[in-house]
Amino acid sequence: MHPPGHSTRRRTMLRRTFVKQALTAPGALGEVLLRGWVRTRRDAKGFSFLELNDGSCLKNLQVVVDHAVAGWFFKDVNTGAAVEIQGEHAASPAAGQAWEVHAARVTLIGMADQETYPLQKKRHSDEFLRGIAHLRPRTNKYGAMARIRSEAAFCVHDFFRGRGFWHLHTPILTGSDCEGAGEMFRVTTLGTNYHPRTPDEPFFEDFFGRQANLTVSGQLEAELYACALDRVYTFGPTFRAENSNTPRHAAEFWMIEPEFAFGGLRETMDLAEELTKIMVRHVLDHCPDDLELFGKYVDKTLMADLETLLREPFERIPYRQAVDILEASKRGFEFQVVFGSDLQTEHERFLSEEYFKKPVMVYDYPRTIKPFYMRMNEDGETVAAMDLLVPRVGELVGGSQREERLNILVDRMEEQGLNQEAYWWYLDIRRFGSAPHAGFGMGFERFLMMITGVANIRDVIPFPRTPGNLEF
RNA sequence: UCCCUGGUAGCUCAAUCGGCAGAGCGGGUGGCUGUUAACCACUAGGUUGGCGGUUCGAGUCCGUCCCGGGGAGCCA
Repeated sequence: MHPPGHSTRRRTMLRRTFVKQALTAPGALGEVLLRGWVRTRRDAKGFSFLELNDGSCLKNLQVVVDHAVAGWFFKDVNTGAAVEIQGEHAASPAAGQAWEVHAARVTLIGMADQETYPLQKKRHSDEFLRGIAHLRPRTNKYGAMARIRSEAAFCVHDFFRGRGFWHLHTPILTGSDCEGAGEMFRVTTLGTNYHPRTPDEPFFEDFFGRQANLTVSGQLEAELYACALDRVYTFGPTFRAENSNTPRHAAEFWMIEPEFAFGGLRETMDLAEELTKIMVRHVLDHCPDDLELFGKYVDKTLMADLETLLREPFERIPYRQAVDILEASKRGFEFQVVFGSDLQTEHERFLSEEYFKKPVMVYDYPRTIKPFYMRMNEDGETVAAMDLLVPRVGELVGGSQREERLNILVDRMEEQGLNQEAYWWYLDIRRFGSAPHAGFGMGFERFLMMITGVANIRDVIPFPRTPGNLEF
């Protein structure tokens, strides 16, 4: 055993073994080198048990430390401490684990004072852990979430790559000051005491010489590339400055936005359903232990619901039929359902959680409640839009076929009071080789909420940004 | 932003009608045991979110502010 700071120099050329490898080894690995953090420690007569976790998997590796090899500082090898272990990988004689490591050398790399280290050997509330977001990945639940998030993100790229979609990086900074409704975060290099010398052009002296914001969507730019590369997708951060205080909204979140040419609403729904299912399948296959934790401690019906989601086709109904179902339900909804009004949260939840009890795609919404770029249907009353509503979360995906006909698009922009000059490039695409195209946006955090059963978006993103919260 | 609800030990919570502020877990110390959220004993730990008010007396009632949670709205 070596004191702090004396650590790795004398190490042999032994390659590092990760906990996951040690636990899943087909046979004894012999001498191994491990590094990680101590989750718990149990003392016995003459020796101690350490539970070591290094993030490679949910489970911990049991390390047996004979007090003969432990030094004076072994008292500080406690919950939270960072350590290096060199020892013998061997079958465990006791129940609970197949493999364990008998330490020959323990090095304390970084201690954690037990009186002030916030994480204890017990379950903590999500609210408490949010306050220590820098330490919560050291818990089983948030470590599992991080691994699931990573695997799901990998799957997104794998999915699109396998279907001929090119990954497109759309800008984070945008110059549009009217990307539709919604508050945007303003970006500026001007000082807080700056007063414009040219009131007519208040941004004249700013970095870009015009108003700059953080993007609320990469869709418009993705459309431009879809009309050149045929199939593209974006997967990046998105920003909304709404003062929303709900478990489903964050000021910064990640969105997946495929966009493809020569396709319509049907293909969009097919793609959204396939993507959702394959992402679920991928996480089930690659993070079974992590996912099981959520099925066990967060939501008992989670695993069964995911199986249902994979097994059955998603329901697909036109908006008009959704309204009929809601009216016929005779539910005492707080908001009455009438054709032409947007579906409220209570309506969306009723459809997916109670009526169909599975994901539902509602399509062909009234034109009056949807944005200008959605393609007008033949009836002149509805647009080719679709929302994917899922249990637990509500709207997971929103998409549409885009209006590729210049004259109709211009009419729609006028109807919604948009400045056509600001969108000259968007309109140009309809002037030169315009083609039918479509796409959708999937909220990545909402997907994670659905697949883990976690009810608050603040707990599926490492460092959540919500109104009044910018710590870490 | 609106409505509801909460803030008591490091964490999770209790405290009857306004009447001595407590428990479990965690921490420390000692003991015991191939242990599994180990176990046993002892021990330390409090401006009851802040400020103001009512009262002989406030964790408890009133006002106000701060913070959390739930619901709704906002939301490409």
